Amino acid sequence: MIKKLNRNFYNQPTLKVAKELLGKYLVVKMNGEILSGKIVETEAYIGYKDPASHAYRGMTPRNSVMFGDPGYTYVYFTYGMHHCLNLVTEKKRYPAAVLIRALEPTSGIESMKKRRKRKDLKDLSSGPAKLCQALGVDLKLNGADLCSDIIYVEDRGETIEKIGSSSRIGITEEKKRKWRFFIRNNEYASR
DNA sequence: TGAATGATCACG
DNA sequence: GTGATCATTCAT
Repeated sequence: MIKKLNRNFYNQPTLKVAKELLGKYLVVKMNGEILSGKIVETEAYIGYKDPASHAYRGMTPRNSVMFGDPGYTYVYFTYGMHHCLNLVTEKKRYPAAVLIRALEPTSGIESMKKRRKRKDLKDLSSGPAKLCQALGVDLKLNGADLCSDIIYVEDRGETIEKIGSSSRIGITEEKKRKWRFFIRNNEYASR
């Protein structure tokens, strides 16, 4: 049985959401076309005390959606050319989100290949900026409602056997927190 | 290993 | 306004 994740799902402890998102399906509707992929890698960014989080120094125009209600997207632009997609978690005024780091493409694959200018399936969405490019996610989708029909996550009843964890990628100095989660032995994770 | 490439933020 | 930084990717 397939069901769309509701706001209650996102209104839970972020580490739990980050782990439970593995094996779920991210769906984006672009120009009447359905693009989707299985989530195989995530990272958690939690609260004011997480030095790696954009919310560490308080609310700014860019990160304000992280401080809002759960179940919305937080999309940001970085390195002058890349977008990354987060799903906002936990209650209002508590800044937290899960970064979607990698997908296993499942539908809209031809369209993803065209946008990525790559044809190897493992090069389509095996990184946070790659999957945004593949799905056409940009700043126009910042703050989008995950309970809408534009972008959402589906539970297709799959269970994950082995979840791995590690420190987060691209974070200098921060190694203590093992807040990156991935499906073990999955070909489509990053690195 | 380093270049690409520009928004964002802290500072003053 | 300015300068440093950047939750990355790709080619060398």
